[in-house]
Amino acid sequence: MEREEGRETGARIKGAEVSPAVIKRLPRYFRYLRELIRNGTFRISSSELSEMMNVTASQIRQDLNCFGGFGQQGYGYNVNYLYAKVCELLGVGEGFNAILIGAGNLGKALVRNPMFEKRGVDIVGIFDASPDVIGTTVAGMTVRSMDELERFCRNRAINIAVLTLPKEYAEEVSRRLVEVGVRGLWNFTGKELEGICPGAVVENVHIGDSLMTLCYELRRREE
Amino acid sequence: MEREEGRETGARIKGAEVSPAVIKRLPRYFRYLRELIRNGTFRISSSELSEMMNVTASQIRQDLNCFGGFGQQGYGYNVNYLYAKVCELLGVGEGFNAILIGAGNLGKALVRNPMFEKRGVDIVGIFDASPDVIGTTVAGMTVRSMDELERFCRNRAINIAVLTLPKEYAEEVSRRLVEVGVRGLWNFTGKELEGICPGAVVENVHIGDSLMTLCYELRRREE
DNA sequence: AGCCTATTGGAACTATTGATAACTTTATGC
DNA sequence: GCATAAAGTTATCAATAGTTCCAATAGGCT
Repeated sequence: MEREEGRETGARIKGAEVSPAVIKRLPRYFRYLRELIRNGTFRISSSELSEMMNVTASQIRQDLNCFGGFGQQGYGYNVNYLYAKVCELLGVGEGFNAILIGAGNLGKALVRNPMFEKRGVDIVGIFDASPDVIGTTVAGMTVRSMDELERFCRNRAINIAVLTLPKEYAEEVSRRLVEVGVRGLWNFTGKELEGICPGAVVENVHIGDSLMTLCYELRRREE
Repeated sequence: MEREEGRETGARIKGAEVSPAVIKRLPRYFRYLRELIRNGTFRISSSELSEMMNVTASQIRQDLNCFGGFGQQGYGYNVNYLYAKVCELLGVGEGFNAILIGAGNLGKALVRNPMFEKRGVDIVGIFDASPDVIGTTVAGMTVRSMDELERFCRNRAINIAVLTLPKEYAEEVSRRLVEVGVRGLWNFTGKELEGICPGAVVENVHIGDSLMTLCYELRRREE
């Protein structure tokens, strides 16, 4: 009954590139698997999961197979094992360290959100440029001055910077971050950073875009 | 030189469905056009815009043509006119009214964000269930009790509800909202709402998913 | 005025990617 | 051990992205 290790055969091992569409879906699998574990489900088939998630069973099987065979024919998927594998893929438990740049409303809301904890990312420092904010405490951490940025990052291995600063400073600060070894930029500023920091991984978030597609849909309906 | 109105001939008028991929790109056009206007650019060609946005010129022309001919041969696009048209498509200036449900960290950060103003959506009310929060002032508005929800929504035309409440209550509250005529749900709760509210437009936001794809990329690089 | 040039509109086509369905293989459980 | 269930795998279909081409048309130049 227990799922054995060491049998991965999927595309990843064969060296094939996994399509971005599949990668975008991984966090969703992660969320649903968490839920299943909380409910005490040990075992699930692709068709059961497909019904829960409102996607086709083939897609689930194909997605998971991009990374290796995580299931067992005739049995289904062991939820705990699959969850562990998805976590591994998504770097949960890698112990990524992150810092926040810009302790404004959005920045503060983000660090206080349980999201980071759930995903195994540790916020280890908060920085801001405003003298009014420097020295205050947010989520149990003292907000540091931007002058300390380089020293701080050189002392610890910082993997990710969460950019919630005004877009005017985004470029300059990003350069500084990449300079001291930060490889991942989670970019809320709206500034386009991909060209600027070669080698760094940039993930842009435009929350407003999602609001606009909602508005588009609403407008379309009312016609 | 001034662009004349009243010449639309595109697919929308012909009744063809515009693909979701195109719609998802519209907010990006909106952002870039805003930027161009701020810079005082009056006129732009598809090839110039394509260079700025890192997409092909054909795609831009094709995308815009889904909704009608917004440009002029031999001239390019009048930035102001194009911006106006994109705004129209996205419902900017329709005067959509929104309420916020859940004045936690995320909710407060959202209402204080200039995003709504920029996109022509008015936040006209804030609601929360916690007695500690009810009565306090956020972004110049007094937080209302959930008991007032129905009365408030019936008195004003509320188009959108921003859901930043705990996921356990998301379903019940959504039902109530749809009941009193709210048609758009901007859903940050993580709860799946599509099946629950037939007729309503649901736009889900999972900020954490974006963090995870960043982590995926980071992990992949370090191999 | 009239020609030259730039640039969209639009169609048609190709290539690529993504999603679904169909089929094959293998473990499980009686 | 055999029937069944369900993953793994391949093939097919659909959607999207991107290209090419040409006609139409506006703007600028002489």
